[in-house]
Amino acid sequence: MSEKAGVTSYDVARRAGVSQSAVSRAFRKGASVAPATRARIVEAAMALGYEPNAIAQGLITKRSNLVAIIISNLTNLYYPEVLAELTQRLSLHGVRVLLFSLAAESDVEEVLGQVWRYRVDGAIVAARLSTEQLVAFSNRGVPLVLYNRVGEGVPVASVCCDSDLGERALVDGLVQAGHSCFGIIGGPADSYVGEERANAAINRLAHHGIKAEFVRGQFDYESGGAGLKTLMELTDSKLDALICVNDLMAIGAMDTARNIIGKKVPSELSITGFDGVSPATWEAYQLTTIRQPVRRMTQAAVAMLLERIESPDISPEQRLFAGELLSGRSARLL
Amino acid sequence: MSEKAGVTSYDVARRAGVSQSAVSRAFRKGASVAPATRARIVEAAMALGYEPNAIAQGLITKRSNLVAIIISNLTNLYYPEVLAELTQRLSLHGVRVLLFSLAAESDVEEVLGQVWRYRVDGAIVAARLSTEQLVAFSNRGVPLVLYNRVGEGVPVASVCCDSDLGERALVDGLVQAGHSCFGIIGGPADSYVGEERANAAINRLAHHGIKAEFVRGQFDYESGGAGLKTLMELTDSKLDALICVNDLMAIGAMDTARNIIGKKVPSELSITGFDGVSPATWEAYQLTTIRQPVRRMTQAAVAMLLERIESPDISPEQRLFAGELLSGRSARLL
DNA sequence: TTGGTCTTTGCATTCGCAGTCATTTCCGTT
DNA sequence: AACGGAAATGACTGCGAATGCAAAGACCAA
Repeated sequence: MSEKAGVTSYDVARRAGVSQSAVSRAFRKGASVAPATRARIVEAAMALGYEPNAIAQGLITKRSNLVAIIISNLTNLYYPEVLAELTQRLSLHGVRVLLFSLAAESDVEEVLGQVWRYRVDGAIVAARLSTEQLVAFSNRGVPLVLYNRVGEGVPVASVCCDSDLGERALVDGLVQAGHSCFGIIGGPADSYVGEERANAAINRLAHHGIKAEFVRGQFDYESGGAGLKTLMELTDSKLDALICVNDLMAIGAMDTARNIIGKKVPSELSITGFDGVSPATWEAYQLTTIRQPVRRMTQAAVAMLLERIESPDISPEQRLFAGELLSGRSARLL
Repeated sequence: MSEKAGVTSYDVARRAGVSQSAVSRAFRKGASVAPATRARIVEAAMALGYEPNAIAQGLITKRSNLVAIIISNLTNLYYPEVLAELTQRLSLHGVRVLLFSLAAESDVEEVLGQVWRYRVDGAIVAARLSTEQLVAFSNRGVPLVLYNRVGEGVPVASVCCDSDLGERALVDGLVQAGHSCFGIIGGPADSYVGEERANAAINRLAHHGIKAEFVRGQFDYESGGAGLKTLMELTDSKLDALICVNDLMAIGAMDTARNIIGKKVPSELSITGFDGVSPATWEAYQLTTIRQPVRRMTQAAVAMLLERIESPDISPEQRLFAGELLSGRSARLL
C-alpha cells in the first residue's frame, strides 16, 4: 500500500505475473480478461497504488477526457454558480475541467492556444468569440458550446437565456405600471450579454414609443450607483424606472437610491435587474429581476457538448431558455 | 493558415525540410537551432496551424503543467474570488488549472484518484484532507499547498488567514463595548475553517469568562437567519452579540434581525462576520468583519506551490496572514 | 591546407498505455 | 480421445514530442 509515484502498468504486470496488455485490459470494462486474472491484477494495482496515467491514455486514444471552460467574469456572482454546476455535471460523466478565467472578455485569443495544446475533447465558452475563433474550433474539430452567447456569423451550438423575452417582460410591466422616464445601465461594450439585454430593453421601449437614457457600467456593484447618479443628472432627477442589465448593478443602484440619493424604491424609483443571483432574493433587496434557469441551462450545455463529443457531426443547435420573472419589491410592475 | 486538427511535429518538419527534432527544438527556447532554421520552422508551423501537443510533451517530460485546484464551496461567494485569482496567477506562469469542485468538503477521496491519474505537477486544496490523504500526496511526490487549512498531524505547506487573531479582535471589541449575551453560528462539522473560527471565538470568550450559545449553519444566507432565531430562543431573546463564522451567515442574520425579528442592528444586536466578501461592504450591510487578504494569500499560495514544483524538497512552511478588521456598522466595537 | 573548436542537425530511443494480431488455453462435443 | 470454437493472454507497435549522442557543418587560427 505504499503508493509511490510513477507506478506503471508494467510494474503491476510484473507483480501480478501477467503481461502489460492484461493490466490494460483489466482496467477497461468489457475487455476479455479471466475474472481470476483481473482479481490478481487489481490486487497488485492496489498494493502498488497504481493509477492509469491519463496523459498516456490520452495520447494513444486521442481522448483527453478534458473539457475547457472559458469564463470571463468569475467574480460576477452569477458565474460561480454556473461553473460549479458545469464542473459537477461533467465530472459525473468522467470528464475533467480545464479552467480558463479571463480578466476581460476580449482576452480569449491567448487562451485558445493553450486549449489547442491540451487537445481538449470539447469546450464550453462564456466569452465573446470572433468569427475566426469560432472557425478555428470547427477546423480543429473541437466541439464547442457557447453559454449565453451565440455564434456571430457562424452557426454554433449554444445555450442562452432569452434576453428579449426577459427584458420585454420587465419593460412591459414597467410601462403598464405607468413609468415614464426610463434609464438603462448596460455593460461594457465588449460584453455580449450586456449588449443583448440593453438592446432588448431599448427596442422594447421603442416599441412603446419611449426613448431611454443609456449609460454603461462594468457589471459590478459600484457601476450601479455611479450609473444611477449619471442618469439622474441626465434626466433632471425625473428618472422613475431603472433597468440594469445585471443584478449586481441593480443592487448597487438600489443602495445608492435609498441611502445616497434618498429616492424610495420602488415608490419613487423602480429598479430591475437580470440573472437572479442569490443576493437578489435577500431580504434587503428583493430584487425584481429575470432569473436564469441555471440548472436547466448547465444541464443542457453539458448534454449538448457530450453529444457532440460522441458524434462530432451533430448540427449546431441553439437552445433558448426563458427566464423566470422574479417579482420582487424593487419595482412596480403590472 | 488552415488550422487543421492533428498537425504533428513531423508534418511541420516535412514542410520545413528538417527533422522532427529540429521542430521540437525550435519550440523550446534556449535550444540549439540556427536562427534561419527556426524561422523556417516557425513559418511552416504557422502555415499548418501547428500547436505542440501538451499531452505528448507531458508524457515524455513528466511535466504536465497542470495544477489541480480542489475547492469545496464554490458557491460561497468567497471562493470565486480566490479561484479567479489563483487561476490567473498560475496562468501567468504557464500553468493550467484542473478544477475539482466538491459538493461537500468530505467528498475529496473520489476526486484524488483523478488527480493522480492526470499526473498534475501540484495541487492547491481548500478542503479538509485526512492524514492518509496528505501522506498520499507526499508519497506520490505531488507538491501540495493547503488554502485556509493546515495539515492535521502532518506538516504541509499552507496559507491561512489567522482565525485566532481575527476572532480575538472581534470578541475583544464586542466584550469591551459591553456586550453580555453572546451567540455563535458555526459551520458544518466537517468544515475546517468553520471549526477553527468557532473555536477561536469560543476560546477568546472563555478567556473573558464568557460562555456563548452555539449553533451550526451551512455557511449560507438562510443559515444566518435560522441560526439567529434559534439563538434568540436559547437566550430568551437576550442575545446582544452574534458572531458568525462567515459573512454570508452574518448577512442573513442581519436581514432576519431587522426585518423578521425586529431587532435593531447594531444598537440592540451586534453582528460580525468573517471573510470580507464583497456584499459585506454593500451599503445595506456595512458588515463588521475580518477581511482576508485574498491577493496576498493567493499570491503566496501560488509562489509556494511553484517553488515546490521546482524543488520538491523544500520543507513545509506555514504562512499565516492576519486579516484586516473591517469596522462596519453592524456591530458596536470598542 | 590542416587541425581544432563550437554550433547545428538528424537518428534513434523513450515516455505509459491501448489495441491488433497471433497464439495458447480451456471447455464442451462427439 | 480427438476436435472445434470461444475465451484468455502475450508480443508488438505506435500515439507525438523530447533528448542523448554522434555526425556533419561552420569558422577560425596557424
